[in-house]
Amino acid sequence: MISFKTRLKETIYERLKGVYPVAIEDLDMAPTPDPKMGDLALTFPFQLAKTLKKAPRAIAQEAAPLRSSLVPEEDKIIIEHTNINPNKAAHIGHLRNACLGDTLARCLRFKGEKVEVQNYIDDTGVQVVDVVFGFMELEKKTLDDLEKLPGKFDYYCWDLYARTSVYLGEHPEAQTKKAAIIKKIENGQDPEYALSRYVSRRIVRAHLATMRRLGIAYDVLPCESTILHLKFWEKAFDLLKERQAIYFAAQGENKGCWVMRLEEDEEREKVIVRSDGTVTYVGKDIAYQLWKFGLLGRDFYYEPFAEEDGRTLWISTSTPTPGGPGFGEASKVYNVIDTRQSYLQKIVVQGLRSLKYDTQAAKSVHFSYEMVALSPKSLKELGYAASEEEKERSFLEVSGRKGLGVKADDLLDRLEDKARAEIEKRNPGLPTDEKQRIARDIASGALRYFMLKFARNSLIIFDFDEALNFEGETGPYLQYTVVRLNSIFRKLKERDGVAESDIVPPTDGRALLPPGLSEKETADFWGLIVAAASLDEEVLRSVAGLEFSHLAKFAFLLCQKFNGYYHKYPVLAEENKEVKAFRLLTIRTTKEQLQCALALMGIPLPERM
RNA sequence: GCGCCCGUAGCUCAGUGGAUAGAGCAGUGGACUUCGAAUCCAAAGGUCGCAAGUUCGAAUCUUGCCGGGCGCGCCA
Repeated sequence: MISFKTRLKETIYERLKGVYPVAIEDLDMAPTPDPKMGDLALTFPFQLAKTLKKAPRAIAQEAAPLRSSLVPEEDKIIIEHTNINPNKAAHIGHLRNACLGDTLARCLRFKGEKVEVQNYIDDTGVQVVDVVFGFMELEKKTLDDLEKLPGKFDYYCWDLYARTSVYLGEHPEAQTKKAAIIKKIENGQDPEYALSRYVSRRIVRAHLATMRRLGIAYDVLPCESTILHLKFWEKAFDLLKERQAIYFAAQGENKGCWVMRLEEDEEREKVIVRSDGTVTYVGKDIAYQLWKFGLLGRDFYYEPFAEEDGRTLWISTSTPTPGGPGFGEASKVYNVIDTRQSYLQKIVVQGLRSLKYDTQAAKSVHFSYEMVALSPKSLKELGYAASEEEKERSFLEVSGRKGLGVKADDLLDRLEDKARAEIEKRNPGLPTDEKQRIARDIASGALRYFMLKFARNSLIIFDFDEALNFEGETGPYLQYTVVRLNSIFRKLKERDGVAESDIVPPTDGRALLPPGLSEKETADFWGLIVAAASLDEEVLRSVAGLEFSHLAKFAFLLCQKFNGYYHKYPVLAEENKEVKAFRLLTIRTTKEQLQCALALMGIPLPERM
């Protein structure tokens, strides 16, 4: 019991010290004047209030030390996320990746870190080749035809990719043709090369547009094609050989390959270079990871790819371009990739260790998460014809190859449609463009919260009804809470001419808590303010565990608390001036923390809804 | 076979060795002439997969078992 009390006191202290100047000894004043309040949990607010009455002036500083615990630890952090193969539309699985990665970036920036966000583009992989094959062999289309294709190109390729996959499965002899296309793309020969480039670039632009709907942006797009042209792998290969991180298998099942022995099992080995001399996926990944840390001794060139809000998004190129920006050379790297890649990510890190880059190996973080799957109900809604075997299962994996999945833009469209209908019910008089803006914000908020509320190791079995819900533990609930708060301040300005920024703690020596405030309200106030003050702690905890469901849950619980307060205590109608001022200060403090939490989750805040 | 993950209310999920295990959804009953009801209040709903162990104390840590998922390519 003693240790429990100590822990409790420490926790309370940790939460309060950022906001209010209390010493842990103040919390230690255990005996209460009234034996009825012998419970520590009940007395601490009173103890604090007492302390604060002695030094109310200090409360004015409450906002300043809030971020004192947020200090940067790294020189520069690279986050790699999204990484969608540029051969089809983005789907809900990609959305989970991008939402997690973007939230990590926002939280690290909040902490004060220098963050660089990279979205790796595999523009020469077999997935793009499949679509090129589809255009050439199945549709007999030229580059000119592609340029004239109207509408959503990523959607078009989604269907074509699925059709091509079926075709290639049924025609094994077509593999020779496919292999020839791969070769020509590698050698930069047209029309194959031009087609692959057109497809990948146009689809990357589609992905960027989709992510932009969610407020997700990037700093740089490193391309696989550039890595090939600039011979990153060859440089890494020399390093690996020189430091004996890999060795040539003269016999055995991997005869003729360059392999790496696995740390966990000396008997097993992973092929890095095939017997035909080509490099595997893991090999290329090791080279890329080395580049991120500035250990490769080679670099990309860059050219502008797009402008977003006055910020330039750069793409890698092998053509020397003087005066371009510099990327890479991070001290820590987060790779946001789903849990199925855990084994390969482990090998990449082992590659760094084998090269004696232990520091960088320790700072290579695989931010893993479970996949998004589809419920049988969702399958039905998508009109997917499941096989007998698939019908037996309780969920199905999203599969681009099968063309099975909920496309990101489709889901966002449906969320927007529903939001617009709700707005129409509540605020029919608003201008159409404003309704559209609000609908977009609500759709984005609903989706981002949905992707964040699950723990990362939890498999999301996607269900439309659940994702389209705007009530209860959802993004719109959080948005609505803050919108109502803002509306109080808007009315305050209209009625009393008082601006929100004028709501500050008393500076004339008066107590923060007005005299005669009820015990119930005092307790509710402290409950709210202590919760609001733990934002920093929650952000740090979320980052440390890469568990942003903590942040989501924190914001939701704070909203719940606030909504309870909102219903109980009128603000603008309160006649006692001191009580009114106190309540205004309470809700302003809460609102600031809430707005911060929403911004960290990338949930936009409409003015009305 | 080996490795990783999951199993908590009807459903979807939180839960940092600590107090009577919590939310949302669905269902039940209630609250809009008030700062916005996308809200709030109330009741109801649990062998925390099973078993043993560690501990003053286990949903949480360890081991075994059961059930489900994902990995373990000279694919990417």
